[in-house]
Amino acid sequence: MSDISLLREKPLAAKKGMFTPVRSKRTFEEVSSQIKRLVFEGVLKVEDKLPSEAELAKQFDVGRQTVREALRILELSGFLTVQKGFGGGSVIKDTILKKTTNLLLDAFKMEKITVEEFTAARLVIEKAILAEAIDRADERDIEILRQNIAQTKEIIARREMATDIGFQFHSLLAKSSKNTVFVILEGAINAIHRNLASRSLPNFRAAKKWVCVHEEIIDTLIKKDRDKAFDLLEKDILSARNALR
Amino acid sequence: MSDISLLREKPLAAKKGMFTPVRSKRTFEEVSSQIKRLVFEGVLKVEDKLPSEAELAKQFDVGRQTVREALRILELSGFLTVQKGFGGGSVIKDTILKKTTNLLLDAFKMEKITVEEFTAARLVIEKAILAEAIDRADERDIEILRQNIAQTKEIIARREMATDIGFQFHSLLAKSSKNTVFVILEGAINAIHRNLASRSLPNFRAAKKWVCVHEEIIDTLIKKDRDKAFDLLEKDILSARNALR
DNA sequence: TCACATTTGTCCGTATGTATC
DNA sequence: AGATACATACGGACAAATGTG
Repeated sequence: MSDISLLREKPLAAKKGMFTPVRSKRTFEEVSSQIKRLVFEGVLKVEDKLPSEAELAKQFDVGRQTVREALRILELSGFLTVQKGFGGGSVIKDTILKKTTNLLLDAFKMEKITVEEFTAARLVIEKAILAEAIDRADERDIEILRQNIAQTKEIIARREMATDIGFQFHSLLAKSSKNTVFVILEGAINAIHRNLASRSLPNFRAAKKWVCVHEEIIDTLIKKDRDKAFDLLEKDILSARNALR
Repeated sequence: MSDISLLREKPLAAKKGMFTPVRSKRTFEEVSSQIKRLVFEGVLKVEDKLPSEAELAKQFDVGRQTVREALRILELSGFLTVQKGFGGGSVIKDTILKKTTNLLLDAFKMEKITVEEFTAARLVIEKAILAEAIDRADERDIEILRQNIAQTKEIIARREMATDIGFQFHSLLAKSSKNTVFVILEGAINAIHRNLASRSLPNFRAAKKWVCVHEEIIDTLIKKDRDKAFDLLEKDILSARNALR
């Protein structure tokens, strides 16, 4: 019996994760990785303009199709945007977080989520955000939140729909928490909520109510009154739940 | 002075959100959305095989390059994988969460997210999951969690790495909460954690510790001892954080 | 208002590599 | 080992969009 057969009986490779996959990168992946790396290394900065597709193809010594597939990847990943026409082309951007919430929303769409499940998760996450915001919100955050309330009141006074700006309030709250992960999670929750709410009719009387609740939440934020803040938020979220049914 | 010039002075379009963006979808976006929609509607299921690129091009009445760019998008979004060679082609998958974490890792690389932020979010979500699990876990869930502990102990006894099965424990907890939203959120958190942890060396002594903590968590789950459960979970997550630094 | 240049968007034909039968 | 079916990749061409003179 040879050593090889012994190895086959009890291969050393049995432990998971010993070897890294060697699947040869496709050309367009190589191109996108190289551009990505330049962004990470700071060689390419936001608002920098990439050469045209034809020029990139020349420099990478690949076909234009390959360059385009690489650009699609970078575009979807949030590293750049593409505009056509004169003076158009690829411009480096930093919209990775935005694209992340889009993907997260897709993940939610794949599952059948009930309003109750959604509300339970929303309560937990937004309460956590509020708790962090109470600790970390500065004057600027408060000012921006107040502007949101003022705009909302104007819109309601004109008897127009204020749903969008109502959603925005919660996003601003998330930003006040100064935690990027919370911002992303709130973005996903917000997107689901918009999705669910798009089926039900907007309600002026409800809008007048929640704008007051939002205003009170800002007060508790300044006074750092945790318990009152949680009560108000719960009230807000639960009435939103009722509107969804 | 005409009405038009008056409109220019104070355009009605000043109000935010009055108009929806009309940016005409590019053809490959239209193709990818259509395939996406079929997945959401359940017409296309996981492991279903799509026609070849040439056939898709024929059916959509577009060029092959357009189909390819659509496939790149769907591939990166986690809706399908592509294999070359005989019998190859596009196969529907559900790896959206995995792809989401790839993007989140890019955000980490861009230094938008710190380990502290990640841990803060993880604490909130997993505590909420644990709270729900205490209320909702049935005998079957407990049994599966116990099997996880037993397997982990076996692996440690063989002096092999138990990282994977350790992560699995938290996923099982999420499933016990019976809330799909929590399962998805935990999936995202878990995948990020795996990726972050893959850079640091596995630690046998640490593994022996956390398996005990996990076991104790199951006990508190049965006894419905909330406070003790939260303490244990916090211990577990904070030591995981320390391992990441 | 009208041509013009630039760049992306799209299609076609062809060739090569690759994995299975 | 050879045939087959598929993705991968290249090059050329034209259409569409967009800013400039």
